[in-house]
Amino acid sequence: MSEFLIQPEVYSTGRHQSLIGLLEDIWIKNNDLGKGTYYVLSGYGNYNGGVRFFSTFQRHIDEGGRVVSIFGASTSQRQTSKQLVERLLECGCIVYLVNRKNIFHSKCYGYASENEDKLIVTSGNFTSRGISNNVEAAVYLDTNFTHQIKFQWNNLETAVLTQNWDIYTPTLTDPENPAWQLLYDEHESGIGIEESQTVTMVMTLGHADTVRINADPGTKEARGSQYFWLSKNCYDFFPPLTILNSRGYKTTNQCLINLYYVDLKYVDKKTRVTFEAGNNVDFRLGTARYRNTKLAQENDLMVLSRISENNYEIRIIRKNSPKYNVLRQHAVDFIGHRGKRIGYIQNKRLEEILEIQLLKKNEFERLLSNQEH
DNA sequence: GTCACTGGGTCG
DNA sequence: CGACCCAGTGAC
Repeated sequence: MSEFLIQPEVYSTGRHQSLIGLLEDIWIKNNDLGKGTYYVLSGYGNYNGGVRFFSTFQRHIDEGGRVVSIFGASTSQRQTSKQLVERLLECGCIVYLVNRKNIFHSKCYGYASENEDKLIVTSGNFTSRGISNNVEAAVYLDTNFTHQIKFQWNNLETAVLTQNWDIYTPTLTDPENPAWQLLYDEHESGIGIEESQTVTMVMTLGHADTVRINADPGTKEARGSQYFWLSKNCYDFFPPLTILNSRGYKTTNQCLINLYYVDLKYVDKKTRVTFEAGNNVDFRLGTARYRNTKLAQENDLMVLSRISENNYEIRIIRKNSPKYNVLRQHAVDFIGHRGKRIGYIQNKRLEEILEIQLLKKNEFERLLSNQEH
């Protein structure tokens, strides 16, 4: 069924609330994995924009399918990242880069097989924000509709690729290919994040989040890893999840962040964020330092502030804290089936509510180096 | 010991 | 069956 939406959860005529939902529908829930072609046309692209789909792309291609992607790229603007393109190529995707800023600005996604042409036309780029939390519109046109208007993906593909544009095709075996110069490095220091991304995640904690925190050392309850389980909606709250699991066979996408435990006055420089892409799509934040500390109980609030690209502060707001109620109101989204709540709040507003000062980026760096000694 | 992984469970 | 929930094992 064709449908229209404006994300996130602004307006929708169908079942989906965001672009990522539509994409999951046509790609992941596709019964014909291995048949036909997946299409990505986007002006911009970054790693976390694709992280939900890499393993699907890989399987699709391994089983004989195609994935064709076309991105805008430029030496002067950060449009599409090296990390994304590398990963797509590793999966076997075909990647074209159109080198002319402001020209390749369309965002279309889709699926085509012998008798199908599914098309999503949207304002959302293939980026972590574009697919989920930016305010973007999207129309999904099913095969009935596209065939009514005589749309065919292979015609579009041919049309685009035969334009007199500056089109590059990077390959993994050719790092000297000028195509790579059109891509930016997401890990490059100093890229920083926009003001709008300096936000704080506020989440209520559930049983699984706190058992190990309240367990005594050596007991059965203390075994295993200490995590906070987050919602899948947080692709754009973390740095690119470019680290793949080294052992095991189920794909996980991870990144490491610096996490300052305010309650413990300790910075963990190897805090792992894991997206269990090939398992149960869990999103986990490793919070090992809280183990056995009894610093948090069920229904307490976890407050995780993004200070800069890789630097975060975490604090627990206990249920009996005077600030608890006002903060909890910001955890507006219900997730899971145990009444867990999650939401985001601007860092400035958090500082006002808690009457605190979050660390500035340079203060955080100083803390890091002080802890070296 | 620790924690990256595993692989179920559960409910709407 | 999707998306959090949960309880470990065994590699390191």
